Order: sequence, then C-alpha cells, then structure tokens
Amino acid sequence: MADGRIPASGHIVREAGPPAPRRGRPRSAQADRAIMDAAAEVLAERGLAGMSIEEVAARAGVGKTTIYRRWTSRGTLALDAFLAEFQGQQPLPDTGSLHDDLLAALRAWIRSVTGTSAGPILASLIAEAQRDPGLAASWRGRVVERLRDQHKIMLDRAVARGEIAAGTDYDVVLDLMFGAAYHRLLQGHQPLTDKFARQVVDYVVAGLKRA
Amino acid sequence: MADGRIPASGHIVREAGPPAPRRGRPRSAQADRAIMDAAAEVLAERGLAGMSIEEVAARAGVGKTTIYRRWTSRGTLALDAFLAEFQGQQPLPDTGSLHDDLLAALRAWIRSVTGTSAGPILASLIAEAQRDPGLAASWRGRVVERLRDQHKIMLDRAVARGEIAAGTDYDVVLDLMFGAAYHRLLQGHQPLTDKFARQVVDYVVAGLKRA
Amino acid sequence: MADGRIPASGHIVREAGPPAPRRGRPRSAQADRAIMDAAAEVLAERGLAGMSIEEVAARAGVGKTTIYRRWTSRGTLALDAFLAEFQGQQPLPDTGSLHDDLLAALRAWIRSVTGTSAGPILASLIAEAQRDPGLAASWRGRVVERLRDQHKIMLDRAVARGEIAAGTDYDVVLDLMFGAAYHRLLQGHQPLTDKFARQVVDYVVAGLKRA
Amino acid sequence: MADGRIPASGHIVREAGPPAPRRGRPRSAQADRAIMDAAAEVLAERGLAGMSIEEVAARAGVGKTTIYRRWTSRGTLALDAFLAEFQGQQPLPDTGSLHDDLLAALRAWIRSVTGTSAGPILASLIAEAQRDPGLAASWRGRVVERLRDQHKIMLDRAVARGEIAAGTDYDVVLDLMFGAAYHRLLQGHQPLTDKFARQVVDYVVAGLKRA
DNA sequence: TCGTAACCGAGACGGTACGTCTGGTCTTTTT
DNA sequence: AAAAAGACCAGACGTACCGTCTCGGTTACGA
Repeated sequence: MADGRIPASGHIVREAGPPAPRRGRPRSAQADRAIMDAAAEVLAERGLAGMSIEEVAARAGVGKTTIYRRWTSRGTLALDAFLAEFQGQQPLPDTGSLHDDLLAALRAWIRSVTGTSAGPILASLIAEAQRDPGLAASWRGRVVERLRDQHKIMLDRAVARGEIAAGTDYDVVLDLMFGAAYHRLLQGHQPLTDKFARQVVDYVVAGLKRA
Repeated sequence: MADGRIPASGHIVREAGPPAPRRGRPRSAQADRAIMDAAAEVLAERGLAGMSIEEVAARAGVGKTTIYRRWTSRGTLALDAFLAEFQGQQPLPDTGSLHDDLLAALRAWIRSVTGTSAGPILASLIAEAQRDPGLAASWRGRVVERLRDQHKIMLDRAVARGEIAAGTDYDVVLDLMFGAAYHRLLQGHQPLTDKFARQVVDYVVAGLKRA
Repeated sequence: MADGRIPASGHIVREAGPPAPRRGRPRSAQADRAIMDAAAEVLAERGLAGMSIEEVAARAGVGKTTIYRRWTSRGTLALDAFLAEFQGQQPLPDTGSLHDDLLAALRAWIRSVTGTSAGPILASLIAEAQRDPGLAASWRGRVVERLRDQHKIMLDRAVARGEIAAGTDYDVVLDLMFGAAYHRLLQGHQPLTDKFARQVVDYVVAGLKRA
Repeated sequence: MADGRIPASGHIVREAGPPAPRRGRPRSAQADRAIMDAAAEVLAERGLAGMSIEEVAARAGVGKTTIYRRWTSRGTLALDAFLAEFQGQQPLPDTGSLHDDLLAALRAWIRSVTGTSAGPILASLIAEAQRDPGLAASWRGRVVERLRDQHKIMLDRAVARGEIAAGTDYDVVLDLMFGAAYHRLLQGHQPLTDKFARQVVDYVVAGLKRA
C-alpha cells in the first residue's frame, strides 16, 4: 500500500468477504481534520524542517499518540497535508497538440511551485524522503507515479494522433522535462521562468520528432 | 565566499598589505584531517541523516568546538568530506563530437553515483541544502556551478565546431540532461542505467540540432 | 465502608426496605475472577510498581473499563488480590501463655512475609497507600484493624488470666511488636529472623509485666 | 558509596595519589543549588508523588540532563533535598539517664515528623524506596544507619553507667522504639502523641532492665 | 416479548511524564 | 589563541499509562 497512513484497527487486513465488523471506538474524523489543518499551518509557517509532531499536536488540540496512531512519521503526515492542497492543481490538458499539452502541464506545475507555498514544501518533502524510506515509498506511489500516469495520457494521445513514434520511451521524455524543472527547484541555480518552460518543451518536442 | 569553511582567526579579513601576523596557536592540521576522516567514515556508514557533530567529534578525538570553529554546520562539513572524494571523478571529455562528450560526462556522473557511496550522500546533501541556506550556497558555488562550467566548455567546443547554433541556452540543455539524472537519483522511480544515459543524450542532441 | 471495591449498579445506596430490584445486566463473575487472577500474576512477577491496569486488563482479556467499574485504583485492586492469599495465614494462637501467643503470631507474620511473595507486595502496598488515600483507608480498615482486633483477643485473654494489668494500652504493645517487624521489612536494615521474633517478644512481655 | 549522587567526570575513580586533574568544565554549583531549592519547593507543595523531574528542571531553570547527570532517580534527588533540612534536627541527648535520653530522642523525631512537612515526605521516601533499589540503599546508608549510630551511643553510655546489661542487642531495642513510631507514621492508625512517646520509652526501658 | 438498563470487549481519546538524544554554547585547564 | 574535555540550557523524540469516552453487542429484568 505504502501510503504512510496507518489503517484503523489492529486487525489483519481482510481481502474479501463481509464488510468486517470494526471493533472499538472509531477514529475521530474531527481529530483527523484538526491534525491536517494544524500540519498545513505549521508547514506553511516554518517549513517541514521546523515542523515538530509536538507542535502539530498542540495546535490541533490533540494528544501526540493520536498522530502517531495514524502516521508513521513526520514526513508522511506532511505529505498528506501537502497533497490536500497540491492534488488537483495539476490538470490534464488536451489542446490537440503535444507541444501545447506539455507546455500547459509544465506551466501549471511551475505556477504551483512558484506561486504558492507549495514550492519549498515540495522541495523539503523530497529532501525528507531521502532519510525516511516510508515517505520515499509514499512519495513515489502517491505523487510521482500518479502525476506521471496523467502525463503519459498526453503522450498516448500524441501517438494516436501520429505526432510521435509509437515506441517512444515515455519515462525518459518525462524525466527530461520534469527533471529539469525539479532540478531548478532543488538546486536553485536558475529561476523557474515561463521562458524556461517554453525552452524545455521546445527542446523535448524537437527531440521527440527527430528521434 | 560561501564555502562553509570558516577562515582561521576571528580577525577582520585583510584585503592586502603585509602577510598578516597571525597571533596565537595555529589551527592543528592533524585535527583537520582527523575530523575529515571521521566525517567521511560516519557518512559512509550511516549517511548524512545519521551523522551527528557529536559522533564525528568523538571519533576524531576532538572537541565539538574544534569542529564548530571550522564549519558552520553539519552540512558544510559533510560537503567537504564528500568533495574530497567526488571532486575529480567528473572528467571533461573531448571526443570531437558533442554527442559523445555529453554521453561520456553523463556516464561518469552515473558511475560515481551508482557505483560508490557517493549516490546517497549526494542525494542527502541536496536534501540537507533544502534546510540549511549556508550549505545551499556552498553547494551551488562549489558543486553545481563548478561542474556546469566544465560542461559548458563541451558546448563551447560544439559551437566552435559548428555542430550547434551559437545562441543555444547552455543552462537549459544541461538542466535537461542532468536534471533527468538527478530526478532519477532523488525520486528513485526508475534506475540510472546506461541505456537511460544514451537515450537522454540522444534526445538532447536531437533537440539541439533541430531547435 | 472504605474497601475500594465499587458496588454494582450506579443507583443510590438504599438503606433498608425490599432487597432492591437490580436492573440491567449483572456483573460477570467470570470477569471478576479473570481480573483477580491476572492481577495476582502480574503482582507476583513484577510487583505493584510494575503492575499497570492496562496489562492486567490485557492479561485478563477484559476491557479497562471493566476494571475501573469495580476498583477505584491500582492499589485497591492489588489489595484485593493480595488479601485473597494473605488473609487467613494469620492465625489466632491460644497457648495459655501471653508470651507464647505473641511469639506464635509474630512467627506466623514473619513466615508469610519472608517465605512467600507476600513480603514485597505487602511493603509496596504500604508504599502505595502513602500516595493513594483510598487505598490507605482500605488498608487500615481491612488489614491493620482486622489483624489488630485478632491480636487484642490474645491480650484480653492475658488480662483474664491475670498475666498483665487490666489497664494496659494494647495499641502501644502491638505497635512495639509489629512496628519493629514492619520496620525491618520496610527499611531492610536487618533481617527478619526467628531470633529477632524471640527477642522482640521477650522484651515486650518483660516490659508488660514490669510496667 | 550508595548515595545516589553521581560523581563528577566520567573518569575512573582514583583511590589515592595526586588530587586528580579534573578536565572539562566543572559542574555548576549554582545549578546545584537551584535544583535542590526547586526540589524542596515542589516536595513541600505536592509531595514526592507529585514531584516530576520535568517540573523541578523547569523551576530551577535548568535542562533535564543537568539533573540526570547528578542524580540517578527522582527518589535520590528528593532524599538530598529532604536531608538538607532533616539532618541535624535529630540531636544526641545526654541527660545521664537512659530513659530520658531515649525519650528526648523520640520526642525530637516525633516533633520533626508531625510539626514540619518532613512527616509525609519521610513517609513517601520510604514508600519510594520500595520501588527504587538505589534509593533504598541510599536511605539505609544515609538515614537509617546514621541515626542508628547516634542512638547506639546513648545505649553505650547506659551500659557504661551500669544501667543496662553489656550484651544488650541494640538493634532490637531501637527497632522496638522507632519501629513503633514509623509504624504509626506509615499506617496512620493512631496518632504520634507525646503520651505515645512516653509509653513506648517506658515499656522499652522496663523491658531492658528486666531482661 | 419487548424495551430498557447495565454490563461487556475493544480501542481511540487528550494528557503527562518519562529518559534519551542532539544542537549549539560556555567554561575549565593545558599546550 | 587555540585545543580537548565536558557541562550547560533547550527542546523534540517516541513510548507507556493514565482515566475517560464511544462504539457494537450481550444479558437480564420488568412492563
């Protein structure tokens, strides 16, 4: 599963059969919300490095155990709080042209990352994932792969339209495009401008049509 | 300067004039070496996340202040220990063809990153740089820019040979290529294979010639 | 009442009248037994300090509330578990001589306290009573006073036999004798030997006849 | 040693020889005082059961580690704070008569225990010692034995005067007398009155002269 | 025979305190 | 003036229990 979220009740996971009885007091949805809100708040104020479980618990008016019961680590909690906002800001454009689709997608990403507090948070989540294997797995499964699946649809359409060759390696194409963008976000050696977006897409599409 | 290393003597930096008298006991070169060795050792064993100043000091047989006197943070110490090995493993190929130059450079990078302990350390240094502005500055100045300057020489040669256009934006080209590589290193969603290196260089060069 | 045991049903205590209707599901005698057994087990293994309600509940296969419904505190539960064994090990000797009666009583107490697990448990119950007023009251009512009433019978008999004066302050006599014994149990500065028992009784009886 | 106090510096204990160099920063005497004062304060306010290391640290304006560096447990810290006041309140009377010496000593003990906050603290220290072997050892060594040595001097004098026999077992005599007093303190079944003191001493001295 | 009251096990809840770890600083003596 | 040593304050960590609460369900009585 690898989503960092700890499932309710210590029972063995059931594959099928009746809907499972659910014993004991159910998890409080209110606590859930309070924790997520508090986490998002602290995250925006101080970043992931300055976010302690202790403070999130205090702000949410919740015991620390109530957090530890749901998330395995600071990182996975932050990921959930982050995705609540970031998820859905990444559209799946359909302009009829690969070039314009990719450009729209990249622009949306850049806009999220430079225009909101998402940029540094996203960066620090990748950073945290380097030391928290559980978060790394969640990150790959819930962010990287999910976004990538969306983006592959654009490439599928381009193949269907005959714009690019059928055997194209989608992963490499997307690594080129988003790798460049993540590179600038993480290293900070150059700004994430709109001109950059256009240049990247131009190069990538040019390479695709030639290759 | 931004190299994270703290210069000897707390005196005001002298611009010119006599070679400066240097009062008091000079810094121990032996302590220097012991610290670097200990840091490299811990770094290899436990990674940056598991490296505490406390332990490095203990292993080096050195007081904590002796470390704090030389480096501003855990990250800058780790950077120094890292560069002692990584520096120089990145060659400046000159094959007479842009494609082969880029491929050789990327292959060297991938070899360092997958074949030695440098990969995870490099990743964790980038991670640490997200929370330590001093390290971020050092990282950009001593790693990113330095390597980039090397790589730009390859592109200069290609322009001179007439392989690519004169106005080409080197930064974007290098971001595409190395961005893709860093992307796979940091996200871990796909492996850093030789095939990947070839594909990336093919795409980038194709795009360059077309654009 | 002060016995730490909580009576069934939250109803107002009735003074007299019909035998009370008793509505709702009656308390499970099986749970009762399971709790007492589990408590005795943990008590023997880890002592009172290492006995948590949580673990007793888990071992007894019982919800924590089922325990809290019956006992006001860890101490009162432990007292019940303790008395189940200790009660009845303290005989009421009747040898025809005060000296021998007291000696038999003291010997029985010392045997319980040194020969079984009762010693440390008894000590830790007195310890716990210092911080739990409810337990302190129960302890006095159910252990100290009860035992004392028994011992006073021996003194009554001695008075009847003309062995000691009629006005003798029983409390002081018993405090001397058992105080010395408790002292050694709690401070551990000297062992509770049979010789000690004999000496104590000798001194006390000598003092009684003289005074 | 068994005094619960942790000696400074991690060095091996030296038996003899030069006064030892003492490396590193010495323990702060100011922190020492602040901790003791804070502990005494909390102890008086809430008793030992309500005294947490956390609060003592906070009140003393000191890090928790600074306390843990000096004392092995809550109990040994409390003992130190307690003895700072209690020690010295127990005189060594010399009236020329065993009866009057013992009475004066017992009265002084009762006065300390009933007239000041020492009573409940003393009781809770004995209680705590039942679960903390380190405290138990300190308690025996620093309180019980020390006081007992004082009291034995009174008995020595009585032997010298020919008041009591030479072979008298001092431990039993003192257990009788102070055992009775501790008994009332810990069980609370009867008050520690002056009449009680007189009766106890009368019985004990009567027993001694007869035996 | 049904409703209602009190019980049952499970487990989540808000808290407190634990003892440890590390960070970065400060204070000694020694070189 | 720098070194090694080690104590200093601060504060987060993750855990253990506390005593309470909220579920779904059971058991007995009395209407």
